[in-house]
Amino acid sequence: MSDVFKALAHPVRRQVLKKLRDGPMTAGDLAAAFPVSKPTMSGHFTALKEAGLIRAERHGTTIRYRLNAGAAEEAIALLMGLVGKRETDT
Amino acid sequence: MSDVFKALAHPVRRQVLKKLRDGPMTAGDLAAAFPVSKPTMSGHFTALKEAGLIRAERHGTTIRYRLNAGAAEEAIALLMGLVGKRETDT
DNA sequence: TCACTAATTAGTCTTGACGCTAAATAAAGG
DNA sequence: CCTTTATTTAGCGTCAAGACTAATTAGTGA
Repeated sequence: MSDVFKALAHPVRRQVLKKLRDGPMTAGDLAAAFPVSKPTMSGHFTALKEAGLIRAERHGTTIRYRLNAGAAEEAIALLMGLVGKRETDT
Repeated sequence: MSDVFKALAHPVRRQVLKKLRDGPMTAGDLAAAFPVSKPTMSGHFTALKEAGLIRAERHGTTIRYRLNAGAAEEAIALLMGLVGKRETDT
């Protein structure tokens, strides 16, 4: 779970997730949308992938990334559990 | 907001938040609950404090930390916005 | 003031994050 | 097979995270 929060801790990676809400995008198209080099973006994709936040599919020479909302939902659940009011045992 | 996720990315800091669900605790009592040195814990408290996840009050020589759920709720909201289904503009 | 306890700051070390350029890999097409 | 395009891997530099011990500050009370 640390990996998920670590992945979310970088603004570029959060923006990538935001872009993927509307549907899958190729690595190239995603990279073109940010002011950093492709290798740097590739590293961000790896971080997101290892956190389970995105999934990759190869289509010919391009790789398409898609959002995996499940991982984020787990993080939300954990967060709610962390700070949510504890049930009083009455 | 990066600070919040960065703070949440460390297991010890998440455990600190968990402990604080049941009420405020002193820095010393919190530190005693984890297998790292007090200075290291002090650093974790600083990270959590700067992320807005906890608040500190001095009581004599001791410092009492209390959970600030608001910051976590903002993170939850952001996360839901990040990966939540976009409204179709029909 | 001096001593005692609580907590942080200072200093150091090691490791990992993040950016870049250059090189390597994978797939497609001539 | 060679070229072109898409993407990742390798290598490097810099800076911050995270751990420790030792020293410092803050507050209490004899």
